[in-house]
Amino acid sequence: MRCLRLKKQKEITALHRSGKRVYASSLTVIYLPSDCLKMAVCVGKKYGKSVRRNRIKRLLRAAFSQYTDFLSPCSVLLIPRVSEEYSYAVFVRDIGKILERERLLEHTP
RNA sequence: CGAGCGGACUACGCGGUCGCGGCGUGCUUUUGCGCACGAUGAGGAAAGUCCGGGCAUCGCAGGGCAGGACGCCUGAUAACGUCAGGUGAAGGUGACUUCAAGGAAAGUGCAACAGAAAUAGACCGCCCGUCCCUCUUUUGACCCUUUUUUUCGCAGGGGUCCCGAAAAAGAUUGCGUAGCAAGAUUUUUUGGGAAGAGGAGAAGCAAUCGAACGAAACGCGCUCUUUGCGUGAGCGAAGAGCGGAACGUGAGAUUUGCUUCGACGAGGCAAGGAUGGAAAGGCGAGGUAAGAGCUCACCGACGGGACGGUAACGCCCCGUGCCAUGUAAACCCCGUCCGAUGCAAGUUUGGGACCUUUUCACACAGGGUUGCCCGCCCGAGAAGGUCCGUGAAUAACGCUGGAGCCUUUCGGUGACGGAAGGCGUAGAUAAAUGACCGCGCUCGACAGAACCCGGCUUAUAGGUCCGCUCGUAUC
RNA sequence: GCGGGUGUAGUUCAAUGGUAGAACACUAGCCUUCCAAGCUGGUCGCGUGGGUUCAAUUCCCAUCACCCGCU
Repeated sequence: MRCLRLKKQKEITALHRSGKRVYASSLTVIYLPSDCLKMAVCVGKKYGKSVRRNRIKRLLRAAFSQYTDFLSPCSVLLIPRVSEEYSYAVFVRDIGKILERERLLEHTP
């Protein structure tokens, strides 16, 4: 991915502590302005076995990559909600809705 | 055609656009960051982490104890608790399946309840002997031998007189044709060697009285039927019918009616006794006072020998003091094996300066080596603190070419091994396979590598192939 | 990834291979004018599946769920 991965424990705890949380029906987004664009996905053991967790992570990354070219530099953490079914279209729609509402997009796609 | 058994394989496919991981080549760039192209990128279980090994480190690779694992035989393998072939046992009509399958006369422990009794005995019982009182009936008296017997037993065997019964012979007598009846006596066979009733006494059942407790009818009593227990008098349970208006349980006491039992023996036996998972081999016959592998036949168990097999074991013959329950997935014994820690192992970049405490270079003491002991090693470090520096849960290596995979062929029943040829086949580190479109169908299960292999176990929608068994029908 | 541990009543726990127990909770009755407290009684069971054994919560194996440690 072109955007940098958010890796350090320090950065993630800082994000949790002082980032802004935005909620949608399918997921939660935490973001904080920074020098370059970084993102991370948070999928713990409560979401199911490893096959199910990997599928959630793939869907979230694919959905987020639709907007990477238009985003202003900031750190983003994506946390999905626990549910029975996950779909790519719902993730794309909700992420777009949130980013538009928080005016993070530099120009509309 | 139906029902089933065993084995092997597969795990949606094809095409297009965008995107992800590492790799190679090229371009750019001081490096880094990038760009383009190319090929490549999750499994049969990647899972559980239940075993075994490689690999790495630890002054392990010396001994003993402790601890752990395994347990029919032979083989395969780097090794195994795995696999293959066989043996035995159990199950199934069969194909076939399952089995931690050494030792219970080395020792210790445990076996509830039930049952007379639970690893050992004699409660009931069967038999024998001795001994109280009264009465009734009754034929008893001797000799030889230790020959019999596994044992216990006064108890074995033989003979004479006596008594009873049966059979045969038969002098003689009566009636008399035949024949029938009686019958002294003789011979042979067999039996007999005491039996029974009552009393005293003991134990119990029912009725009666009754302290105390409960109770107002779904209760109580009586009769009948069925059934259970007891040797019995009797006591319960269930059902049906009837009864009158009051009782039921009951420590204890007295009388009446009824039932059963002779007592004893440091006697014999273990056949029978509703139990139990298991009752001192099973069953039948002989034998005995009663009994018993006491004897015999068959079956089983154990021991010995011959034969077959590498062996487990099989099969045949002979013998027997039948000496003895189950449990070792209870302790344990015997045999075999095991050093510990796990890639978060470990190696490198990567440290420097100072202070304090402690041990030691003979010994003691200290540290390490496996939980413990002995033994061995360490011989200058070990522990703690402060300051400087620093990217530090970081970076690189370990990291994927390995007991590797495929094909052919040879050896072997097989697991497997040998040879030849070919292939290059994920390597991430907040951790890569997704989204959309089109076509096809049976509409797609379980599920995601994290050092690597060999196994086991568990999860799994379907589909394909091979071999085999049983049943039915037809030929 | 590696190494350990635990599953018993609604809850917290106990147990020698032989009928599974205690406390609290729940519930019915008594007591009280009523409630609480107290007294008397009752209900609720060994994570799952196999095996060893006459008999398994206990012993063995597998499996499921949960917890802890290593950094």
